[in-house]
Amino acid sequence: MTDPLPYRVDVTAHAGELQERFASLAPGEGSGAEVTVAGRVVLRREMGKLTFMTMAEWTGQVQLFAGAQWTERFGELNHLSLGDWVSASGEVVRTRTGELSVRVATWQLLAEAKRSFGDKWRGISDIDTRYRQRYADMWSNPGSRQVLLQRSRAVSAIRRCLEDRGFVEVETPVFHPVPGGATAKPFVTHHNALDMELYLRIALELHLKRLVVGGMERVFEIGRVFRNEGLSPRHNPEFTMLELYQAYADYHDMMDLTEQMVAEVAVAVTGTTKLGYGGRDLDLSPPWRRATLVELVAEHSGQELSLEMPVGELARRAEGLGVPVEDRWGPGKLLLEIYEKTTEPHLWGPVFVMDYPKEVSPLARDHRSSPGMVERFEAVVAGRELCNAFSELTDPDEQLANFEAQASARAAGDEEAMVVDTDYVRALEYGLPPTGGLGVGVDRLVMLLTGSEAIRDVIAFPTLRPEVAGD
RNA sequence: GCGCCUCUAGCUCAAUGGCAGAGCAACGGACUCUUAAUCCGCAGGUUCUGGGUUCGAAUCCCAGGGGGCGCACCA
Repeated sequence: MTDPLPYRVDVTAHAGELQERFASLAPGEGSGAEVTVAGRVVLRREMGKLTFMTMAEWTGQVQLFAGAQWTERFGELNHLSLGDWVSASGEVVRTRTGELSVRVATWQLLAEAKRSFGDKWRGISDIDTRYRQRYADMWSNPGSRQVLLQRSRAVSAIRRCLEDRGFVEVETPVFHPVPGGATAKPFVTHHNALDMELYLRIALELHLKRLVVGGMERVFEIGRVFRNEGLSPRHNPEFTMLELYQAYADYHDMMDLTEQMVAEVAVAVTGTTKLGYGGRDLDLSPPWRRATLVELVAEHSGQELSLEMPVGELARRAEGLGVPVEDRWGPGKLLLEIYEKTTEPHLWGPVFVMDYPKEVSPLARDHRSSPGMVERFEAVVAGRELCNAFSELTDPDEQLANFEAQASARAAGDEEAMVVDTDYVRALEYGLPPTGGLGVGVDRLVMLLTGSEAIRDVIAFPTLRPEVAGD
């Protein structure tokens, strides 16, 4: 190559805009408008002394129309590879057969594609290659690009929704001396200078509530959390959580906010709140159904259960429903297991499942009228949990007691049980006002809105085993 | 972690125990209005890896690796 590749291009037009602006240009006519476009060559049709190339860029596609008589370095142009980046300048015309084109006078190679994007019609469909070489997948499969674009729109709609309501966005530490805020196995790393183990966060919760103690009455964070668990179509070891906390609010307020926010985000991403997912209809418009966990279990299992029942009775009922039980479980855990095995798989939603046992909710506040329960809900949408929220536990003594109960479960072998976070208890001692908190799995939300069956589709670079060798 | 499925040319796929093939891409050629252009020609292989069975293995068996799905755990 004699000419060095250019460092910049004065692009004066984009495909999408050209298609609109010259929609009424008649076949065989020139517009008189000279433009410079840039993008990738995706198809080439040579016809002797004429060559037609389809060029694709971010906004769409436009045809490049080259001819030996009017295009510089015509022969060289015909040797471009599919995938090469080029810029081309010339008049906007519509060919006799009706395709809007840039009639190429001058052009430049911007970057060479030394690898092929594969079959020009079917592209790259190998699932492994698509996730490992996302850059190739995105070009080859416009749907992949579209989903990632929709993800961006969803996140920005979340920010807009919360900022409109006076929430402040913050960033809290990813490294935690003790993991907290959820029950999950953490990743561990080591800090050399401090010579100590640090954990990658499994939740955002405890730091955000510290900020409420500090006076940030409406606060949120959209951030990556890390859980050391298996991979599946619905689980990636690092994923994105939205958590928000609102002072003076309770879980009813969180339900109102959740259904409004999800509806707003759905409209921003898809234009509507009426979606399909997995072949079934889904209507996200508020209000969503609100029912207690106990009510829903009664609907689906026919069992009227209560935490007031003796543990043995609950365990017998569970076994009667085919739910495996463990001796160390209390009534709260038994009830939750019964719900998860008999009821949750049959829910489609959207539905707010309200009031969970205190035993399984160490950060939530006691229910004001149901003994043994806390004011907590999960929203089930398209058959999956989308979020988890509660009226936050504000009492430091009770929080400490809950932490200690978790710690002894941990000592007894429950690897996912929480650890005592004494600084968090100290923060509560300064006073946490009544606060509603909400956590949303952003990847799951985006899956829902884009109809994606796999979490990997909504993550640009999902976690994979490293490649063994080769390229 | 366990079970089932899968891996063939750059890409998408055939060949089911008997000479490893096609389409697209690449390469050479023809063609002044193409639209996955068309036509002619040419080239392309550690059939994931290593063992085994067999006269003969892409194909059957064993082990390993990658991937997918399901279970378990979770959001």
